[in-house]
Amino acid sequence: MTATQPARERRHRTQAERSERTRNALLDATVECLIELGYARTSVHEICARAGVSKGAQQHHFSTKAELMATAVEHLTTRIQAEIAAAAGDLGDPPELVEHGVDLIWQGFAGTLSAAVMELWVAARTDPELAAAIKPVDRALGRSTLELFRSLAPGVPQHTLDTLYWLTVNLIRGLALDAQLGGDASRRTQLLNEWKRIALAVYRDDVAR
Amino acid sequence: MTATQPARERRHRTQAERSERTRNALLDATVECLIELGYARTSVHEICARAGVSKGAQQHHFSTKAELMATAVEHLTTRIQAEIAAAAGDLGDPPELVEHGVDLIWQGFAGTLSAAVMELWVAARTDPELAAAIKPVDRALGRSTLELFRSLAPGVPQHTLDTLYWLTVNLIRGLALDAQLGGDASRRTQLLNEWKRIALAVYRDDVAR
DNA sequence: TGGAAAACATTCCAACTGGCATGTAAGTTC
DNA sequence: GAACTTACATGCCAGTTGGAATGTTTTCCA
Repeated sequence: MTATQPARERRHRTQAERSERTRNALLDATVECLIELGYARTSVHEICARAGVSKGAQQHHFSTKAELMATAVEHLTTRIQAEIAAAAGDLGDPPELVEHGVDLIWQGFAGTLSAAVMELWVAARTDPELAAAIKPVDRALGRSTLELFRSLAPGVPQHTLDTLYWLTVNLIRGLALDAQLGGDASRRTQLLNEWKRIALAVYRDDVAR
Repeated sequence: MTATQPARERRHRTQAERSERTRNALLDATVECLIELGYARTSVHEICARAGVSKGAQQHHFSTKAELMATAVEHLTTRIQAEIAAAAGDLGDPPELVEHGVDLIWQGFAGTLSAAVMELWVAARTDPELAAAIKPVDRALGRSTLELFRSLAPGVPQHTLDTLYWLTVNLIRGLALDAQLGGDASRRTQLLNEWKRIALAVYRDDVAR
């Protein structure tokens, strides 16, 4: 704010920056733990260790583990959203558009980060507090991605796009589960190709009508 | 074996019967815990309490928690298989066949028991031992259900049936996740109806060719 | 420049976890 | 009916868990 910023940059200085840095470290570590260890084996102790943060610091920012997890959901969703936005170049026109679109959804909803989402999601089933935190955030992710598709493929009829989008998202989430368990990758690719073929046919049929 | 079986039936008697009874009680309690509490909150203590079985008894039958879980997978799959088989009446002919087929898969792969499967599945992602136990069992369930469909709809070309089956299974698994988190049920039904429509079109197209 | 407050570090604790050791009862075999 | 095996019960332990109390440093503002 003031013009008298000392030039020495060693160490972060302002409180806000200090704060955000450890917050991010904690949230990143949480996501990392979820991916590597799963929800059940993730302890605040481990999170603190990975973040290089003391237990007191964690407590200062997130008084309870539930609060940490709830915040991690937002953090995670933001990262996924950024990932999708970054990967979404030009989708091209109808022939390839479908293929690229499906691939994009695969990247976003079956990528590394999605494992963490699955963990939180399943945990939320029996944890109302966590569920309350996840629901709106997840809805927002779904909607914003759909919005992205609408802007990238303005020519596609809305109903067609919506239907194909949500079908693809759910199909891919199912396939992601299979992938996480180490199912046959080639069979999955083959299945995804079949789906692309079908989706394209649906699109053409809807447009021709 | 011998003819001198005492008539008094109070209490189960033979060792094998005694054994199986507590084993089943433990396995059922495990599944119940997974559904109600989730994997993370499920403790052997709680399982024993629900099964009305002492800790020692549990240890006698399943020396470790991992072993109990691994066995629960088989138990669970058997129950699901039975559920599907019981619900699978006559699927009818091509117009309704697709609809009934999708509904059947929904019942089997998104029903109450499937919540337990999800829990174990997600847990298995970061637990090689559990994964090793689940993989073959789950594959067997998928195959046997597909086999059931083949027998119920002998007229459908194999490739068509296979593709539609696996797409449906994965789609429904994705939708089941959404359902567990308390997503909008009507939107889910609508999406499923769209899929039925599409699947029927695919079928007709494949047959006509 | 001095002191309040925010950020962070250390230490501790009560509760709970899974697993095991030891003890008792029921069933099986000869 | 005695020796033996299997099924179950009880109590304990070492390790972890999440959370809180207390102490120290860093930044901020008047």
